[in-house]
Amino acid sequence: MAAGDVKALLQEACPPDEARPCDPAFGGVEATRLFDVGVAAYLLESNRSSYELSALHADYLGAPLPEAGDDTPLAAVLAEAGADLAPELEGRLETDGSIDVFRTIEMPLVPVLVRMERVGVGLDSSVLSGLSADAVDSIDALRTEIHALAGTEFLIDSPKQLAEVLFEKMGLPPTKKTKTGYSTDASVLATLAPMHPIAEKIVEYRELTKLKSTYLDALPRMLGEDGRLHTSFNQTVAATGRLSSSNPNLQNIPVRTEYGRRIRAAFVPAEAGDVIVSADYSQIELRILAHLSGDTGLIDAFTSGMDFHQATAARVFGVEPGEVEPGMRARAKAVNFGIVYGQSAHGLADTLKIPRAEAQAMIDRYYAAYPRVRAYLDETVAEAHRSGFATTLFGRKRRIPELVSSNHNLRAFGERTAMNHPMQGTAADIMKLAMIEVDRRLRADGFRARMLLQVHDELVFESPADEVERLSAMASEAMSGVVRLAVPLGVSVASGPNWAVAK
DNA sequence: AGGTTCACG
DNA sequence: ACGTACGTGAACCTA
Repeated sequence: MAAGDVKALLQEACPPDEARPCDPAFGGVEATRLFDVGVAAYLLESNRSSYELSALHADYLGAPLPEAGDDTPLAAVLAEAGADLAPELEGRLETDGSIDVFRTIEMPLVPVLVRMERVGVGLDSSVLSGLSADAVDSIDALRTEIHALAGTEFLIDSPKQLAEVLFEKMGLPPTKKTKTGYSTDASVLATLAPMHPIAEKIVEYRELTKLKSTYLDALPRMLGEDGRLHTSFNQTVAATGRLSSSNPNLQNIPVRTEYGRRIRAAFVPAEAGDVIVSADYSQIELRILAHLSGDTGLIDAFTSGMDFHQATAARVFGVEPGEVEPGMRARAKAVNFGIVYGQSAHGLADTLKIPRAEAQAMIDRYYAAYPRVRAYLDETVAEAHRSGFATTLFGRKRRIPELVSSNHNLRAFGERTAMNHPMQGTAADIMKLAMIEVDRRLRADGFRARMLLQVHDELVFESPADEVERLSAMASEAMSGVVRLAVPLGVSVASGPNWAVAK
């Protein structure tokens, strides 16, 4: 079956109440016979802005999509376009070295995503409406306080008006500029906080209005006829190979603040007695770095079973693991993040609010502790300059045209991309393979549990309570068993009555 | 439509 | 001298 959007086609062909008979894995279309031309083009050029059939037809066949008319219905045009594009794209995938990722990861994943989207996730709207009512009062009070502190009434939601009040009327010092004026983002407000009480109030106001409009009020409006939330998992958006989620985005549900976790608590199982189960990979990107670089220090840090950031702090600051203080661990953690993002002294200094030279010193000590990491990253960047792309462990490519830019900043961005892609992209590959295997076992082993969500390094399920132990063991085993790296793939599983507790 | 901000990994 | 940490999606304001 060749089509521009195989997932949408399967969705339509398999209405929710007929899950079994037309299920692609049960006598329907074999995953190996699926050919989504959009996904094929995505593997060839993950930076494209459009994977629409008309654009692909023009670009890969050198001719515009034929017009539909009286004797050629639109369906016939689309079917023929898919049939014409498939062999062309298949040949290109083979030449490109991307055919294995297509056949073993992306196409088998399609029916898995169809099932997850169709199942949806339960939402307790009463939890959200209660929070929303509270939020209204808090927001009103904060607005009044902010206006009083400013000595004027203005639209706090308008960055332009806010900047005018803070930096012109009140005379506070601007610390950062945007394309259009002075920035009022969270880092700027953090700088202002010691100088004036208004900064903290604005931060609070921002948090509450953000959570209210994006989640509390929006999510209940998006419930389906079955009373559940059905996201779309997009397979051709993120250039690294990650999925994205939209309408609604269920990959950015709050969790970092106490108030945010109350929102997450509204995600519940459909049936009383069922529980939410969450399984996540721990530090998967850094484990991938340990494997790809072969650095023995990094490998030891993961095989020792010690807290990873603590182990890094001990090595970077040259102390015994038991003598690592919380501040040291926090800094080591920031450097670990920096490594995954393509490192730069400036970025690290900005994040840790320390002088650049100090940040550079920490990076130097990091590389001294893990010398093969520097060698690996240097080689990765050099190879990307030679070939024009970066590759994951499973062969997923990302073209990086910025590497040949004459603009220094763009080129530096390309180099960070080259360093980041193998880590973020390999993690995406591993997670996709895990989803395929978990889905297979859920059905083959007669589980009643269902896979609901993927959040990059986490899978969320709902399960009958008496099946939780078996599901936890299966998910953990399937996820950690996807591939054998130089370090074990750590998976932690938790369960509870809602998504906030199941963490 | 584009910019800013902020939610997540 | 230069100046950004990687990847997304949604809400809001402004033009």
